[in-house]
Amino acid sequence: MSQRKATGDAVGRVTIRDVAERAGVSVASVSRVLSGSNYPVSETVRGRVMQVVRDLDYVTNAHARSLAGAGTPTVAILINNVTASAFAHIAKGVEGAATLRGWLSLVGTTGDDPERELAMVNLMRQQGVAAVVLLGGAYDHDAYQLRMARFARSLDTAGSHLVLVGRPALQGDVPATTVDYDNESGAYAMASHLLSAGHRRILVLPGPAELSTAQGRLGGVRRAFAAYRVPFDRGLVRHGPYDDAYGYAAVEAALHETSDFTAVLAGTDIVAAGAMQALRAAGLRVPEDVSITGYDDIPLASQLTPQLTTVHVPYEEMGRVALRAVADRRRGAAAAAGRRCSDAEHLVLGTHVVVRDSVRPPKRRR
Amino acid sequence: MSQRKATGDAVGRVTIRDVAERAGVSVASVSRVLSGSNYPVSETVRGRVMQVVRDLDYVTNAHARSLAGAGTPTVAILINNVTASAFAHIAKGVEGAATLRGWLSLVGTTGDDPERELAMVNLMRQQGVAAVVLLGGAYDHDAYQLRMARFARSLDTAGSHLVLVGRPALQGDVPATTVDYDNESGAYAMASHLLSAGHRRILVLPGPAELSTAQGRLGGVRRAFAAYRVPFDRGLVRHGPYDDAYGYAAVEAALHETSDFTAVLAGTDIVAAGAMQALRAAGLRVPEDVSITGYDDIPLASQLTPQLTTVHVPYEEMGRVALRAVADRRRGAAAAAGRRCSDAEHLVLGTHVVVRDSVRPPKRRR
DNA sequence: TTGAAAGCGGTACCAC
DNA sequence: GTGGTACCGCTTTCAA
Repeated sequence: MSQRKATGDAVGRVTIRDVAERAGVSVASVSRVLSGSNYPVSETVRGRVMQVVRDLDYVTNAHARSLAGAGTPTVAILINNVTASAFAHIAKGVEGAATLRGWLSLVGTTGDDPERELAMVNLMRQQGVAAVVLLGGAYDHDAYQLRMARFARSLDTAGSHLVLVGRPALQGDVPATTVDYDNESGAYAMASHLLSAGHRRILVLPGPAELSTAQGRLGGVRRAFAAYRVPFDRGLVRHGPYDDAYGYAAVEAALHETSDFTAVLAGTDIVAAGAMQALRAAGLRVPEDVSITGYDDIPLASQLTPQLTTVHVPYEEMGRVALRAVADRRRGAAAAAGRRCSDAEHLVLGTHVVVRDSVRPPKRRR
Repeated sequence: MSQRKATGDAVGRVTIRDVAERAGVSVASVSRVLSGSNYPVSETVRGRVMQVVRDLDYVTNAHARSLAGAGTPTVAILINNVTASAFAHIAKGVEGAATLRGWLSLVGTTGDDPERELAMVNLMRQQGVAAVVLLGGAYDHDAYQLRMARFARSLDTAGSHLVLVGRPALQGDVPATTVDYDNESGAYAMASHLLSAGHRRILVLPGPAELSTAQGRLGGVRRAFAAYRVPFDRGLVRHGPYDDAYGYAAVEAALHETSDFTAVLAGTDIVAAGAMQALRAAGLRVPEDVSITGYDDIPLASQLTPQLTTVHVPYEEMGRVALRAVADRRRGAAAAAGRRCSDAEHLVLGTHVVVRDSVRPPKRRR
């Protein structure tokens, strides 16, 4: 009679020992039956154990299991904001791929706060996760590189691994995997689409000036202008946060100063939605009077009227790829024992323009 | 010289023993310093330990900690689909409130699959979570009640707790907490808004016929019709899944049969978005020709043009409330030891109509 | 104030 | 095939 049982009232979780006792077998046998070990166990014993497990509604304690070195591999996903559609899709991709392999996934949010990000990374390290996946654009300063390098090494020595999705890759030989999409090319293609439709005066809303994503997109746009030998007017570029208020305000302000643009190239679909509203509020029609394009191709893009011509980014796929990379390297590591496989890895997925209804050639200027 | 250290190549995670050894103190002291125990420790020892911790970039192993009975409380959030805006907001609420208290949160997705839901609940039970939060509408059959009751009891005996958010409450004395919003009243108010604007022929798109959420919303609508003494035409009700394709198809079909309606009351904002597109595709203007309303008040509602008049549901707040309920009951349980506090709890939050631009009085019929 | 040692719940090696 | 038992890394009495 164990103390635990005697105490009684303390809703004593049922343990493997309880199961063993009740089934009249050893703890080892119960473990063998339940841990899926391919170790031989007689049908009699197996049956008896399973019966008791059902009776007692027993589940093994994951912590004990992990401690003993047989835990379920876990990925941690760190997001700024769960409610951002693009990030949610990446998370879905990671989660789906993880579940498929029987992995567990933890999601944590950082609210864009470096403090919390650090705390979260450490928290995940405590959990002994196989990898930490960091989502979303970042400000690519030296500080960022330093910070991420530190995360990477720290996770690496702890036997974990850092994965950056949709973030600037790390320079130098830092043990991290980056999964990215061809951000700049997407913007190039989108701008080209507008330029080849005849637009010359394009209001560009890239996003936050410091954000890597926005910089890449702006870069792509400029490259397209250069390719088309169209002078690029920096006066038609307005920066701001990735939300609809920014799109709205930027268009409103631009209209106030001049209406000398025939198209709006927004940094994200959400910004485009805001821009569209401002245009309408000013009595302009889309796309008859002004064309408009987005970026991301989140569901919103096809829910707007007119449906938004935008750049498709394979967010969910990126999540899947990220997880696959982690899983592969893990198997590799298991095989290669001490020797470490190529540490820095950089995967880039393609983007493409999705033509819908928000772009028309500009009206002939009288 | 411990075996681990000798082995070397196996990227031996640094343990509390390593820290103790290197700091020249006992394991117990290190634990006391790090676990935030208010147990007295000399400044000398504390300083030495902290230094080594920094040097070695040590973090405690959460599994070992949990096993020893001092783990971080964790909530598990189970969602059908992370990318559904409403659910994401609930999750955000739970997550935020959890982090605020220093709790950890796990997010799992079930993809609407009962099998996976069961697997997930068990998985979470293995993790020893303090509570499992199940999000989103469900089909309120007997089978559902049975299933949930089983979950509830199973979690309860394991020292955990079931929380249902936005789902039908459980009948009988089942140990579960339900956090809900006044779904039916929201629909009642929304329909009343339309009716008082003069609409009489309203196309109603409640959602999936079997889903509790849809049933509640339809119920509210019918009650409003009754209150206004307007005969309710069941022929103007079309069921379907909660997506924009359903909204589109339903409106398209309805227009095909008759254009004898002046407003569309959609079961969710997303359905409304689809409906709006179908209306436009048919050459109808919103709201001049046809009014339209949504439900949920997700960001999409205010991104559409015209901005959608809809029912605000305090999703994020629900998440926060859910977590608070769990935390409270946990403290209560700790105090009350064996005695269990009121087991079934049902919290209901209010909803209200948000008037925007998608409703106008119907055009005078000639 | 500090240290030694007994668990926490499993897993897996070693005997039988 | 089956059972005994030494860990896994940490917390927490209990003694010193």
